[in-house]
Amino acid sequence: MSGSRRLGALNGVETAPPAPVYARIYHIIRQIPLGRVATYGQIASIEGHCTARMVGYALAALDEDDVPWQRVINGQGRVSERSGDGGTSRQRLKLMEEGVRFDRKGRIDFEVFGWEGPDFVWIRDHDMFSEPPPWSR
DNA sequence: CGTTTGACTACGC
DNA sequence: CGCGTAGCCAAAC
Repeated sequence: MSGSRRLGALNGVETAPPAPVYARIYHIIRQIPLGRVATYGQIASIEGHCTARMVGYALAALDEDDVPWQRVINGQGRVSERSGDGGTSRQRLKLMEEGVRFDRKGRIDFEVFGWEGPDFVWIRDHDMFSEPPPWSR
């Protein structure tokens, strides 16, 4: 591995210009398994240099359905409210259809439904570490 | 190239 | 626990 990040590697084309941040965010979200959830901050942390808020922006800009956007929730374990109509309730519905359960206060238990993160092979193949992982030293 | 537009979070009270 | 606030920044136009 080279010292610098190869952002284009996410597209499988090392010489390509860096993929837009939103595209990398979508790519990570596609790894969340059915029936599991991740937080905006968690996705940002995996991406490596963007912020939780940017993940929210990326999802707000999403128009296609090839990204399991419903599996991204806020750090309180709740589905985030948004300006537009029905998006929030649609998200709750989609999650319930996947078997995700909400408690009385509308929260999801991360201990039960939280995503652990991408597996090591996926991370390695996508060069997601900006620094060597601690176990490689 | 300036403006607008948003699905967050940490923190203090 | 609820509320306000300060950082957060890429895209589309």
